[in-house]
Amino acid sequence: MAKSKAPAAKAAAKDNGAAPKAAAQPAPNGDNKPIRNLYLVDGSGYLFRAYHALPPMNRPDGVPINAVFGFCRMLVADLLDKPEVDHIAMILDAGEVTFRNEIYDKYKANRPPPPEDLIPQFPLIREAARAFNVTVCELKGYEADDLIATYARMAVEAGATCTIVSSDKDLMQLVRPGVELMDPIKKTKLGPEAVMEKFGVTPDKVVDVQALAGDSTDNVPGVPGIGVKTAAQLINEYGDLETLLSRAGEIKQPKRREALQQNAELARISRKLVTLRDDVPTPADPDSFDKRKPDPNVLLPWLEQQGFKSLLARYTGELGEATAPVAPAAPAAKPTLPASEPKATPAAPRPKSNQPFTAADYELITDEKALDEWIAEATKAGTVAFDCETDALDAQNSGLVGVSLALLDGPWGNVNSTKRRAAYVPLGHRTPAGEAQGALDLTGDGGAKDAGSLLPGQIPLKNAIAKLKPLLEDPTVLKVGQNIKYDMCVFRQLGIEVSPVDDTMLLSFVLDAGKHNHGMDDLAKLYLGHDTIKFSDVAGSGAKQVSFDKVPIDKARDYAAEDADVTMQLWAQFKPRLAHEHMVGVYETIERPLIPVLLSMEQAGIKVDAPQLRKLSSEFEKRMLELEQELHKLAGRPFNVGSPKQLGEILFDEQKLPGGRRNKNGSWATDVSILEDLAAQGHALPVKIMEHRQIAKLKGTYTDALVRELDAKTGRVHTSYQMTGAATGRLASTDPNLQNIPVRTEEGRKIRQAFIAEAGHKLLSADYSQIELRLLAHVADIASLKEAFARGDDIHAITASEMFGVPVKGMDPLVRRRAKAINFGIIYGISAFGLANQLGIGQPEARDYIAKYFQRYPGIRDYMERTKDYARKNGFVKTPFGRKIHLKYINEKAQGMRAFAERAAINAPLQGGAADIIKKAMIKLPAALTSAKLKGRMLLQVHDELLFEVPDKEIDKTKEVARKVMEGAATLSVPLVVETGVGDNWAAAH
DNA sequence: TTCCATGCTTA
DNA sequence: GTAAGCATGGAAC
Repeated sequence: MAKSKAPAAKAAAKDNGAAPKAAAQPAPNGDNKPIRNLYLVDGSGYLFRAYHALPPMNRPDGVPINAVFGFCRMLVADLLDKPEVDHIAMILDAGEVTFRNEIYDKYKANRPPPPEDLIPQFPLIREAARAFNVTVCELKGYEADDLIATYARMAVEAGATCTIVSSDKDLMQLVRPGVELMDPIKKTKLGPEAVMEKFGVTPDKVVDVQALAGDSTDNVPGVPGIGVKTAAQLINEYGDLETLLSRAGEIKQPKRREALQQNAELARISRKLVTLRDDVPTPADPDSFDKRKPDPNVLLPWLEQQGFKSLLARYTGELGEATAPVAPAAPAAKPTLPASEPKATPAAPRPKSNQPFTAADYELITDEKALDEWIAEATKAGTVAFDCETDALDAQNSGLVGVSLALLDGPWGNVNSTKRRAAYVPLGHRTPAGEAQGALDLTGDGGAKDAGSLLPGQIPLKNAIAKLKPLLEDPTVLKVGQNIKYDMCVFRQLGIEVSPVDDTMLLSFVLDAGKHNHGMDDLAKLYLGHDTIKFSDVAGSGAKQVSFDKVPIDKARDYAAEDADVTMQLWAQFKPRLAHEHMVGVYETIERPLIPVLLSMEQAGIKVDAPQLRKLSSEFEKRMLELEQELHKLAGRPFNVGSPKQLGEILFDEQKLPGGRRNKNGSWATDVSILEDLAAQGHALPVKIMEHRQIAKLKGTYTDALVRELDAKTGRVHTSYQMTGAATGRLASTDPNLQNIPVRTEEGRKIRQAFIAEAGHKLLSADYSQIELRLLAHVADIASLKEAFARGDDIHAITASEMFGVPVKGMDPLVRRRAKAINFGIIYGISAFGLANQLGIGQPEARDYIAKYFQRYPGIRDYMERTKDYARKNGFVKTPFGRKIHLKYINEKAQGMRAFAERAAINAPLQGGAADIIKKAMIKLPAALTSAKLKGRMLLQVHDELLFEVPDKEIDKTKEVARKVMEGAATLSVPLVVETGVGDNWAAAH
């Protein structure tokens, strides 16, 4: 089996972070700077947007001006002031009638007229562009969108990026690597993921969806009865519109099938209407769109006429007074380009690089000479993407089957001018089990991992490793991987320490946490518009699945080389964004250095007392059988005790117990809160069910699973940490999850007792005390809480005392408990509903408590409001250490979704900040222990706790080092406090 | 065989 | 009320 193409992100410039290539079309006069980033402003689209977003405003002479003002403000702040904007133009519609009216005369026929006070602003936006010396383009017979499409294509072909300043959904079809939309009001960049959200398909399929769904505002007919959702589903299923129409007969739903069959032609016409032309004659070369300084003689009088005082003051300071009186609307240095008689620029043929992923181009390296040449190229290039294929999912325990490599933009020049190369080095491919030996597989294990014999045409593993080692360890060559922790693990076992590295999965995570997942398949789809070959396509699925060493070499080449190829291309998109989006610090000081630390922890594993777990398991089993008998008796008939559905039917349909509540799909809910209510009424059955569930959980999820996960080689359990699993920056632990080992109940703690220290060692647990509340006190800057933490007081008691005006001394435990629940509630983005649930009180009472809390701590309410505002405006929140967490639904229309996003926004800086702190500590700890000459090692992380395995004699010293490093991991306006415990097992240490 | 809902464990 | 992973049953395929 190969590694999973692990988790999820967005895109821009190509090549390895260096400047993009110069424009393809030489400028007419040859003295313009090359285009790097072309910004195209959709003028009328913007005007509409600004008109509705801004309150009415008037010029001194009474002319309405709000949309123009919005335009100017945006133009200056988001485009003219931004150094990355080097070329810019505003595109306008030239007239009402376009070629689309020839296709369909009713096109845009029922557009309502624009609002009255917007009409006079249309000419003013032209004036504004001229005043700021921004080129205006328009073309008779075509829409602005067609010009935008054409210029976007030209920009990409010239190796530049193009940002379309518009949020018009019709332009979403243009999104691709190098082309993105920017919402001029929200200031958010809209990439492929936004398109996916809006249309449910990748940008290249938007027109197919629009053709089916139609558009009432533009009077695009579409197919009746089909909306965007259905259209997306159909297109995703059939691939494209034509295929769908030709196979419409296969559709099961009769209504849908008939609609498609009867309206096929309408759909085709619709597609023509919505497809933007990217080959229209261009009125000007994009090179002439270079950003220029405004002419003070034009700009200043115009600003004065509009009454834009702050802009006037600013530009007077910058450009000096106007030197000559000029009529306000005089043409600027570069006049608007004529709309008539455009010079014809036929569309250039698409370069080969726009047709990526032709597997035929991937090379297969079968001899050592070819491998030497590749390694030399990679060394010269300085950046290489690589990927391991192995015979098992578990990196700890798998054999290397092959390595793929990819390069970008190297000096070779022999591969179809694509400037991309990828190759696969097969090393351990074998014949299917037994075939060569003529033996039968009688082991009954499906042939997993049985030997087979090595196929010919492969470099001996040892030789390949010897050749790859210098490259992978070369400090001057950057190795790029997707989820590179996996590959580093594989190579570490072969004696190679891969360094230095970049990880596209982590890059995606620091850039776009919260927007989407960061697995390779998702990223390839999102950023490259490409469906990667699935593992199941080459290795089969289900019982027939084979491990990767049994995959034929040619199939393996296509699959594996693609992984490296995609990784390289993703890296080229992500890496330049890092600095641009201010994420270098988080990536380079928190995430990337954590990789080797986690790898060591995973490799260390933790010892478990397997006999003890087995004993527990059989005890649990015995008790479960007893309970089942009793339950069947109580129910009056046998039933599956583990089935919530059957249980619900017995409780509420047959026994007609009161207090039944239904789940959203109509079945009876049977969770603990329901069962507890019933138990409180004196019913026996629910009590037994609760006990059964607890034991079943412990047995199924813990005792049995942990024994199963025992590594035969080490006798220990090795978890896998997922660095991109939680958007807040927390780690996630899988296979097995060691971050949710029971601790609350006595029975549960028996599981924890089975986690033990090696002979001659103890387990040391060190956990941060109240770290999220401390962060809250810090970020919200609450003096009394900060003082309480500085004094080392009981924070929940202090909260209770300040809220209810009772002394801490002799406090009723119930009062403290309420304050504690509120403190936690605050961290989770409190609601009366949630607090009421937690405390078992009514919502009005809970509301009361919250009001009281905010009355005492108005600063916390301010912080919460500030955070929500910030999230609404930016689409993300930040931890105190700069980590961004995006909130997809923060501006969602639906109240429930939005409220959820708001609570997440409040929680994320605290939870994420705590994650940052413990990560910083973890990065420092290995070196701190080594330099103190201590042999203890870090085994596990559980969000605010670190667990170490320490030689008996080093306990005290290790405790102090751990405490010091953890408490010093960050300097806040409150102290960080770490509590420690030591024991032979985890329950005793915790 | 694959996917979803339910329920339960942790910080 | 935040953030996760996993087992199970049962429907969908």
